Amino acid sequence: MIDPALRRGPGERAHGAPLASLVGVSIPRLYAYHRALRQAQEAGKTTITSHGLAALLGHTIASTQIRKDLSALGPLGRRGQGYAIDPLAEQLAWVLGLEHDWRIAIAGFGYLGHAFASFITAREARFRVAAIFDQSPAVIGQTWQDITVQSIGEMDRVLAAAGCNIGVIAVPAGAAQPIAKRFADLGVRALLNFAPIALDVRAPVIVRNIDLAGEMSILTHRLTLDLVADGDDVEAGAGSF
Amino acid sequence: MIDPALRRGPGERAHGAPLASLVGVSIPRLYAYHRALRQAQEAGKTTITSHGLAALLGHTIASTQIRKDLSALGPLGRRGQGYAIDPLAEQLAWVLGLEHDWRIAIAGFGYLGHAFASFITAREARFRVAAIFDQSPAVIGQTWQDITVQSIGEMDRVLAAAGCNIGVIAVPAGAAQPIAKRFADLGVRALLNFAPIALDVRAPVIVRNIDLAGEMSILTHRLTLDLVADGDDVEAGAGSF
DNA sequence: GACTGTGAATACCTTCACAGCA
DNA sequence: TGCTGTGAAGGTATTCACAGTC
Repeated sequence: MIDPALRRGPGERAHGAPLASLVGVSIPRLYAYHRALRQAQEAGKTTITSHGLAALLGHTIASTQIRKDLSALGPLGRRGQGYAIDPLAEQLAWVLGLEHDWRIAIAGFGYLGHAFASFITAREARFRVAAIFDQSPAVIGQTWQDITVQSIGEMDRVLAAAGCNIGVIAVPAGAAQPIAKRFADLGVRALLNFAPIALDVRAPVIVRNIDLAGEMSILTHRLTLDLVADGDDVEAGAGSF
Repeated sequence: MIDPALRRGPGERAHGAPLASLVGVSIPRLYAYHRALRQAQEAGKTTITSHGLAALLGHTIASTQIRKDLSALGPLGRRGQGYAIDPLAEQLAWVLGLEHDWRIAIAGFGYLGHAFASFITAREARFRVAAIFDQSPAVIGQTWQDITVQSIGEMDRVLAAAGCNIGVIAVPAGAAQPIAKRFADLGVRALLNFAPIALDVRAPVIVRNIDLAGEMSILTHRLTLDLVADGDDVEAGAGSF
């Protein structure tokens, strides 16, 4: 596990602490802070405390945790006052890479690929879907927001021109691995994978898996625990299942 | 964080260790094992070693980790031989709750809700979509696999009859919280939430969030680190972004 | 007084090393 | 010999307690 590139941001702008100090902070948490800060901005606020942020997040994250995370980014708060929202949001956006434009290629334009495209472009202005691929002749040639769905066979040619940074894999499990390899060979260094298999990709390429069935299994596991407990206490219960 | 109900499974069947000993094992990992075991079963195998399992999982999980996890479920392996696949898969299925039938209600039947319904019913035979709700008049009345999409206003009436155990929230962020409350009030104790907000639900109800934008932010964060490093080394590079 | 920043303490999860068995 | 099972060690994330600052 080598974490490369731990220097400061480029240019004149001081981006607080070197990113090396980010050990121990979870990026999705930082993203949640950023989201909450935008919300506070829209509400007209200019400062916020760690407790206020925790409240905006439904107290799913402790204020202590928030302070620890934010202090890792640099001296952004004022003791006794709280955090100034604008510079904090800006700093978070920089750390999260939200100040760049990202070009996304989607492989597999079924319902899932379609849903992802709509969701992510609505959520982050700088996320652009730049290429869409599918295998099915029924889908190829369709357009989505000016983008024409291309054949998977065209990936090599199209991707070279489209210059995408992020690949999304929304194809059936059986088709995922070769597509991951193709993305990797074409220089796409970040993959979001919805297929329920472990992709085999090498070093500079990073993968995040969205494990829908795995998340469901957490729910069914917990519900089963409840069933066992209830069964012990109330003798078989109302027989719903 | 109280983990309720930590006794054995019911009935004559011995389900190995009490589930209390499952501290430290991640349920998605157990689910991955189960998936790999089914794969091995289909390939005609009857036993497998922890190393063999690791290989099936693309070595994303260490064999030591696998042994630790499985040993928490009871004495399922034989030293020198490996694990007998059938009883192991059965035990995992029980722990994961995969031996029950689960009735799923989906709120929000846009592309995402649709994709989820198709995906999850294809993956697990005992997951059934039993009710679908949407707000849009254009969607209400459509059918999916014999299920008619109902108005969200009908949730109270329909859910009482449908007897669902799991609610899936695939509506816009603004609509998510009231729907979560409604699910909770109607006795649905497990929610899978795709909306990018922290739901406020109380004690017996459990929530899992699928945070698509959060996962994307991990990718953009890592890519930004690379950018900073490359920029330092190659002076602005090829100017792709 | 209010709130941030942070070392120390704790809890948790993973890896290691090896004992125990077939 | 081959592989599981597990205490011990190591590492990482979270919480606590409080010092520091406005």
